Amino acid sequence: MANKILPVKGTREFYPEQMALRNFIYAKVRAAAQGFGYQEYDGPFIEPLDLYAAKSGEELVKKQSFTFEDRGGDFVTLRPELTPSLARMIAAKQGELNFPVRWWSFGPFWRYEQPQKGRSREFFQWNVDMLGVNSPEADAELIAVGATFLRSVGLSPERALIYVNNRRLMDAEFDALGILSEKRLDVSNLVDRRTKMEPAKWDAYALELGLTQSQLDGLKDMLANFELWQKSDELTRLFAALEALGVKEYVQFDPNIMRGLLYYTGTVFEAFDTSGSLKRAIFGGGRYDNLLADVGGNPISGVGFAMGDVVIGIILQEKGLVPEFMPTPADVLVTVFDESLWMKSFELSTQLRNAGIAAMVFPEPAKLPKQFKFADKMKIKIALTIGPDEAANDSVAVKNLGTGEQVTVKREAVVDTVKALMN
RNA sequence: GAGCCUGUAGCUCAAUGGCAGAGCGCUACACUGUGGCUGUAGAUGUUGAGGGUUCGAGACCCUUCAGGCUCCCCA
Repeated sequence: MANKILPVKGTREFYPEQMALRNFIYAKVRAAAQGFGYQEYDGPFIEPLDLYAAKSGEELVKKQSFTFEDRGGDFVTLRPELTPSLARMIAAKQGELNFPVRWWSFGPFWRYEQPQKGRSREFFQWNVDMLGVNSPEADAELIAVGATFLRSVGLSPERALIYVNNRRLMDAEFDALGILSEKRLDVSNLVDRRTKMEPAKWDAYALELGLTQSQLDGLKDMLANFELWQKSDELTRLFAALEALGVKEYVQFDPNIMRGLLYYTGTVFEAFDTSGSLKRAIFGGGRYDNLLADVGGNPISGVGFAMGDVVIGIILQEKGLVPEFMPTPADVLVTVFDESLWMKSFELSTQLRNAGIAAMVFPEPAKLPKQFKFADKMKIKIALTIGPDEAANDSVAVKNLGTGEQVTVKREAVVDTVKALMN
């Protein structure tokens, strides 16, 4: 135990098995986004603190970001989110981009939070955004990208759902209840906390915020009304589009979904695992109308969502939806019979690689049982051996480790034999 | 930033304040041209770290680190 230096709190080390999961998630988000024609992009990993100070709340900048002074005296921060960078990138090329812009990204982010299940300080996040179109149909497309991802990893609508609400609808309802605009933030917060508080305490908290009893009753009626969406033209169009996009079974209206973000102005949505132990959102997003103005661009409406890799990774593992881990990408193991035949094995491996077959040579002339055991543990399905007999005949012993069958073939037939076994 | 719980072999976990253990895994051999199955034998370790109480601490106390559960927050 010479090395006692531990990883930084809240970071994860990606051993090959964890790396395989990360790459699995990456492959699935990539396929989902690109299937809808989205382009991959990325921003810087460190940004000026001011980029976030402009738009984000005090909580983020002062308490939940990795911020430091660089050697030149500038305050920089490890990016806690991508949207401000996206807004700046869009604003900078506003005149030359071909709108609507459909972009996606998957990269690392940092937030100085208390690590616990489903939350680390260093994580990967999938971001998908469409800018330049303001319509419920565009909102539906983003939700469809998310739903397509859920479907592609085997999370059926019985296991995961996307709950949808609309800020404008809620504002209209708040108006009808006579809840003033300066109380909206408090009331949104109140709605957000409803599932976390006991009903009696929640009622008391509502009255504490200055709601009248009749407003509270009205609010509760509203939050229990799952047909409320029919009053919203936007949501009616949204659900029609979701049906045509083939993902309607994943989506439900829920008036309790608010989302903490201040910049959402229309549709908001959040995906949850409905069958597991983890109560955290899988992904969430919505429509924002005013983001670009803050970084010097002309106002452009956008819609997007983000998904962290931590929660979805736990869910996929708990449900057994992660493909079997393959310890090595090698298709075959070439054994080394003894020292005199070592170079024969190297030559054979080169022949295989030239034919597009991933081949690993055992690193030393060890006992054959040891070499086969190694192949077994590495889950390699094919083992090739050149012993004295094979060397004399210019042939190779090809063993199928799945069935135990072994054949001896001429060197020139090895590639075809191996390829046949791989299928 | 606050509260509570946990930390023992590679893994999962035992051990009234009294010799640190089991299962799985690992290594070797049975088996000197072939893995899985079986049998036999073997190795595990600064009990997260540091300090204290005690004749004696894995256990009790303090500090610290890490993880988990909440609050907060979730951009």
